[in-house]
This record gives sequence, structure tokens and C-alpha cells, in this order.
Amino acid sequence: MSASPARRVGAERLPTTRASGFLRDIELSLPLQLLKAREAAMARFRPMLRSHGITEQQWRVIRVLAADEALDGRELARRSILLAPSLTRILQYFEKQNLVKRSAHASDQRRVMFALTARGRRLFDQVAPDAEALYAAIADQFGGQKLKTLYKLLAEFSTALGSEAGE
Amino acid sequence: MSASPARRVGAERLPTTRASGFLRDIELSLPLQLLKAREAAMARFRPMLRSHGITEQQWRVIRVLAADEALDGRELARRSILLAPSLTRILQYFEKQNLVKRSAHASDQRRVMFALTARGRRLFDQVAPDAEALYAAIADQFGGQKLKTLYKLLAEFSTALGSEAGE
DNA sequence: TGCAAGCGATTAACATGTTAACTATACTCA
DNA sequence: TGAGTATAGTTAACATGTTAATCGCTTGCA
Repeated sequence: MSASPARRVGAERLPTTRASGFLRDIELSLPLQLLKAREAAMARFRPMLRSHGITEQQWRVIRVLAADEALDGRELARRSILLAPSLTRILQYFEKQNLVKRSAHASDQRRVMFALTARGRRLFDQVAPDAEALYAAIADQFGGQKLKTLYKLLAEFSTALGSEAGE
Repeated sequence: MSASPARRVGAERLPTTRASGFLRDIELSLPLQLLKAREAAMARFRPMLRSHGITEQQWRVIRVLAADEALDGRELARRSILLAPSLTRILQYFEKQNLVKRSAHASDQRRVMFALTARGRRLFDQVAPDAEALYAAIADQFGGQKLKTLYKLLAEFSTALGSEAGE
């Protein structure tokens, strides 16, 4: 969508970096800070998920599917924050493992509906308690109130930048 | 601290999840929210970086190297938040492109020092203004003060979860 | 009606993420 | 001093991220 915000620069902010004295301090890169925070959290979840034999992205798909009867690929991708090609690969793998089954969409032959199998649901039930426990530990350690504030800011940020990824 | 909000699930929030009624609402996954926020930001940076012929990760490496004379791989990986194998591949590519040159560490033969070439520095100088402009636009749109608060919370979060990725 | 444009899902190609294994060097301490 | 251990960097193997292209189905509209 058009919108070309990349014009006004401000120029003289920091005298840092002998390199060019131009780019702000590396520590002030927002994407980088978001990545760091995410890594700090995922460092705890990944070993647990691995012990269950699934990846972070695969768990996202299972979680989303566990909350609904069936979803088409587009909605599934949106909720699990996965790009279509990644989702396609994961679902193909899940079908081989008999964790997910696909069916036809009622009125649109382009769409495919996906749902957990009984086996997929069992896997969710096994992983969920561990995920809950780790999440509770993080909330304890960081502080529930601060966590809430962080959530709120992140949601506002995603919404503010539009991109419709926020909803 | 304490305060463990992830214990009282409320149970009756959503009639959804016939699955187990156990895992909290999907929207309350912190890693997911951090990912969403990051995606919202990167959606703006990626096209710009692509127009310069580099990826997000490659830009991180260039940025870090532009701020110092030379760094060994370990420090470079830590600052750019990249795993060693990813860094190895990027640096090998950069050497072929004559953007980075390597040299021996003074006292430790295991380490390798990396630094930008003149060409690498020129690339940084070309990309930096565009990055600054996009960052300024985001700050404008979200609000400078809120952005500051978000930074602070993210830093605290990374530090609180230890993992030493925070420093 | 029919065709151009749009959309959902997939595939392709390459870059990065993730874990494990491996090599070479450095360190530790009996 | 020398075996055992730790560390920096690389390589391997597989999963995911990212963009572009493709294929079939749908929709809009002349």
C-alpha cells in the first residue's frame, strides 16, 4: 500500500560510530530488541518442545488447530504467524504423521480445511501442561504486571504499524 | 515479583477449545506477540534492504562491523544475535563479495577477526540513511515516548530471563 | 457468456535457524 | 608435561523464512 514514509531523516543524532556517525546505536534497533526478547523466551520453550519431538512452528500450528474444529489454510497461516510455504510444508509433514487431516471447503474449491486428528489432539494434550508451566515460570520471574504492560505495548505496536498482521 | 497470572485460566473465557480447556488463549503467547511486533516492523525494513541487495541478517552483521574496527566471530555473533553457523555462511558470502576481510587474532589462534572492507563500509553508508528514515517513521507513528517504554520493558525482559543474551 | 483479474494453495530456489558433530587451538591441573 | 576438558569456528542435515512463479478455482464485469 504505497505510503512512503522514508523521506525525513533528522540527520545529526549520535556522534557514535567512527564508521559514519550516522546510524543510531546498535542497541537501539527495535527489531533486534524484539528478537532478543523472543530468543530469551524461546530458549526455554525450545528444549521442552524438542523433548516432545516438535518444533516451535509446528507447536504454533497445533495450538491454533486445537482451539477450533477446522480452519482453512489462510486463516491458519494468519493465526500461527506463518507464511504460506512454511505452513504447506508443516501440514504435509503432519499429514504423514497422522496428526492433521484435510477436507474440502464447503463452497470454495480453492480452500482446504485442516483439523487435528485424535492423535494430533493427544499430542496437544501432552505438550500443553509443559507449555503452561514454562509460561507461569516466566510470569513469576518477570512480574505479572510488567508482563501485562508488555503485552499491551506489543499489541499497540503491531496495530499502530498496521500491516494487518495485527488482526 | 511473583504473581503468577498463568494459573488462573478463568476456564470460562472462551467456549472454544473443546480441545482441553487448558492452554491459555492463543493471543496470550508472548513469543507469538513478540514475533508479530517484529514482523510488523520488519515488513517495512525488508523491502528497503532488498533494494540494496542484502537480507536482514546481513544488514545486522554490517551494522555491527561498522561500529568497530574489527571483531572476532564470537563477539560478532553475540552482537548481531546470530548463531555461529549462520554467521559463518554470511561471512563466507561477504568475503566473496569483498565486503568483509578476515585476519588472525593476536594471541588466540582459534579466533578470527573480521572487519569491513572499504566496499563494505560504502555499502553501510548507502543503507544507513534509509534505515534511519524508516526508523524515524516508526517512531513518529507509534509515539516516541511509548517506543522508549517498550525498549525499556524489552531490555528488562531479556535481562530478567537471564540467558545472558541480554548482554 | 466469457474473459481478465484476483485469490488459495503449492512448488521452487536460495538464505537463515537449529542442533549435532567435528577440527584445531587453548586451558587446567594432577 | 601431558591427558582431559573447554572454546572458536566450521560443516552437515534438516526445518523454516522469504520471494517469485505456477496452477486451479472464483469473481467481477463488459
